[in-house]
Amino acid sequence: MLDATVTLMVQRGIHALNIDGIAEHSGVAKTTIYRHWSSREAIILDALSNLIAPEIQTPTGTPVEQIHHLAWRFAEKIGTPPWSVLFPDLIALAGRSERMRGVYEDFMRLRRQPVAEVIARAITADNIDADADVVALMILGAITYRQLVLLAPPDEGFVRQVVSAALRQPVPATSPR
Amino acid sequence: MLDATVTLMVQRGIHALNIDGIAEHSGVAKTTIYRHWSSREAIILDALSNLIAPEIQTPTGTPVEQIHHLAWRFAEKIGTPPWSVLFPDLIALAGRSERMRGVYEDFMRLRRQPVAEVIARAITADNIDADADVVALMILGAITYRQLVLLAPPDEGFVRQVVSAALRQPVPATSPR
DNA sequence: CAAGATCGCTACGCTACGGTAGCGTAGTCA
DNA sequence: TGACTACGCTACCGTAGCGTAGCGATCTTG
Repeated sequence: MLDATVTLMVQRGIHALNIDGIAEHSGVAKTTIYRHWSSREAIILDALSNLIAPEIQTPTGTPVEQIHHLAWRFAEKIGTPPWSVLFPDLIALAGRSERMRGVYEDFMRLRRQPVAEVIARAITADNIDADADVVALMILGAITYRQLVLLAPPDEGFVRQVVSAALRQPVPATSPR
Repeated sequence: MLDATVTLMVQRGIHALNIDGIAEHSGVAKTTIYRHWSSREAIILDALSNLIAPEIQTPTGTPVEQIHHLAWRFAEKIGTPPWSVLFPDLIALAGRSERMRGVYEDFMRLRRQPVAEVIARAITADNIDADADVVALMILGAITYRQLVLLAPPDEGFVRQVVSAALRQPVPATSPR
């Protein structure tokens, strides 16, 4: 049922998701759904919560390579289904529902934190004259803006360009790791 | 009626806007609304179109000051009502409706273009070693990210920091203009 | 084998909402 | 004064969708 919920959220959008659809799509009676979740919002939150798990593996290589790796993972995450579709919906819902905002902030924080930490380490290690928070926002912001506003697909070359520009380093010739 | 439409879009969200609400809030009969617009979507698009007008006045001062000025105007625009509320809704709707995407892209393009042009001029004028498009995305992206993801109110100091960092210039001590 | 839990199914009740019909009324303009 | 236009109002139609009741079947567990 949770799988069907995710599938339909992606296909039709979160606000257009209906219980009858989940029942039909998962081959389960509507009453059974209500025996497991108390309301429509409950099953939506449950389905979303199963998607926000953090990436466990931390990248290796030079600090800049690590930043690029994490930034590219972020770009891929928000640029491919299911998140490429759920992300915009969730942005809108976060402004109206307290619980949705919780899920949204969890998801974004779990992606931002590793990037911010690696950036902070890279800046002190390489003695770069920049503010770590501002650099993190510029990198993640440019990627997010490209996805949400320019509606362009994820592009590793672009990520590399942004990371290098934000860190004031030359763009590497080859793809790291 | 269009004023009431905007008011209710902000109060309840675009997807929760209903014609009876517009009628009640504007003191007009529902039938009258349908005598002017053919459908719910039509009046929504009309109301939104009245809000996307470009800013006419172009800023003065040094190139960097101009960039800061335009970037700050952008931050204010997406950070204060009505756009602080409509912006997230529109992001979600743009993925589902062709016409909504049109309005959304118009709005964003009218804000991005002046910034991008001034940045390009500033980079050639001051001989800065950077890619104009990447710089524009970093500045606008950081501002947008801060608004949409961090859910933080617009902050002129932050804008100044980002503009300076993206252009690899020291942060000015006082507010320009 | 018996009891309990779980599920499917049909049929509802209820509300909200988009959009329309039809009629009466108040202004406007020549 | 007579035609025209625009509006208000009530009453609809049709549909979608949430959540529930009740019954029978199946499966599990002791």
